[in-house]
Amino acid sequence: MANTLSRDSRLPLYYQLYDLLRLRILTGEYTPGMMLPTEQELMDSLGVSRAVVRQALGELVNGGLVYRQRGKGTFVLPPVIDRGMNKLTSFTEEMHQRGMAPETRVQELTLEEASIEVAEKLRIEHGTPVVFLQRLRMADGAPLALEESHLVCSGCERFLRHNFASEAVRMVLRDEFGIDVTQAHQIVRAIGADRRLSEVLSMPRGAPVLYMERIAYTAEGRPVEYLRLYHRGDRYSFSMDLHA
Amino acid sequence: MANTLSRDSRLPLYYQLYDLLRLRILTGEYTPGMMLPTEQELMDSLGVSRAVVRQALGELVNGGLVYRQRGKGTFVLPPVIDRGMNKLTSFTEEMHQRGMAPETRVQELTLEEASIEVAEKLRIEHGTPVVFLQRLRMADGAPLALEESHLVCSGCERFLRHNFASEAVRMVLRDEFGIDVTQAHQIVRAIGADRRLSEVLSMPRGAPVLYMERIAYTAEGRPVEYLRLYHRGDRYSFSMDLHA
DNA sequence: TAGTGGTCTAGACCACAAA
DNA sequence: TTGTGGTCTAGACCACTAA
Repeated sequence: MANTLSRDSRLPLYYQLYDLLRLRILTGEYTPGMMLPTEQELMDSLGVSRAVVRQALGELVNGGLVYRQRGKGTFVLPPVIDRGMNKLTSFTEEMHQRGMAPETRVQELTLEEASIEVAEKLRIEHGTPVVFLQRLRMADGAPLALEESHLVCSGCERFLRHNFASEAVRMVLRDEFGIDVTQAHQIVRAIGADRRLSEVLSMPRGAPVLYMERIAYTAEGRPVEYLRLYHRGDRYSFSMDLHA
Repeated sequence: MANTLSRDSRLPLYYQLYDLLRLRILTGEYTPGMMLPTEQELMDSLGVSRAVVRQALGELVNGGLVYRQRGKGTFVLPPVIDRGMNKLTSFTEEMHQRGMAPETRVQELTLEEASIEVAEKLRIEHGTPVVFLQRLRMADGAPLALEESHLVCSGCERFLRHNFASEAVRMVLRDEFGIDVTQAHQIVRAIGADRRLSEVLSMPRGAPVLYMERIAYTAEGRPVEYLRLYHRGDRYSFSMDLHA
């Protein structure tokens, strides 16, 4: 253990250690199947208490990077697992990861009264004003997905001033409204393109569409967005992780 | 805090406390938005140290049941979130949860040599013997999904003796081979039914199918199953959780 | 200022795996 | 028997929230 931790850093010791170990795994310094230094070794070489070491290792376990075996040690997991799309990422980010060129066209951005369906999903009164945002998502110049978002907020009007061709909803929520979206729940199914979808996405009637219906929540569990996503089946797939 | 923890139990104190608090949330004794007892209160009333209390609360946070705010307290989350299908469950279990009557027909159960594709997914040598299991999944008497599973194992022959119309692959792996499947990674997309699928699933050619390709891993990250799932789009959807 | 959760220390004993 | 991770204690100081 050459590197050391800084006691003056604004980052907690356990987090610095977590970062250190994580880096060594991602760079291949610790390879899959390899045993990490023992807790005792980490304590001695870094001069920290066991709680710090265990908290750092716990984060690695949560992150799916290592696993622990009592009596044996802590071992690096192969990287394949994880990196699924159970993470909330922006469309632009996701496309860049896939090496595609993203582009967004805002079709509609209006204030409207929540329908019964929308109100129910967002757990608000029917008729409450919400923002409706419809966007066409393109990748490499061709339509990829249609996105319809309903947003609950106080001071909705401020939303209308933003340019959602380039801005992410989550960023606006965070920076302008101080609302952090940290979790979401979605339903996934396969449907056939109806007339509207086939036109917007330039695909034949009945062609397979990956449909997702997502509700996004704040850390406190308050719903803030009801989202409907229609992806072209021939151009889009996503991956996810499952656990016992 | 009326209840107490047992120091003789084989269960750790933090786990007993976790169970206790979890129960109170699930039964509605602690309602969403309500503040839990403070860490100090839990320490005093139960006579345990702060580490025990914090580990129990940490499990609740991981489980998505509560959230913590520094300076304020620990609060119960509304239940809606979570309970998605990011969990590995058996078909039978899943159908029961949905209130449908499951039924399974084994179409094929053979020993074969791994194709290049299968070998790559399972990270084994091309040509290694694997078990191939094809099952038709029915719900309420009608076809719901076609399932094709490739299984890596030593002593594959023992697999062929099982009746997979009623037995779950994961249970056989665990009970007969001592292999615990704890995580999986899958790709999801929408496709149109080809001739074979339209026949097996009794649906029109080109009708939307929810396709999933799953690789299941042991706790050590070794692949054990490569699974292809074709679900009728009109009869199946699944839900999942996302996080920041 | 008082009360909350966040981080950290320096110990202890235990259960389990491998030699 | 030795070494590993799992659990637990009894403290301490800090950062943040709300009054």
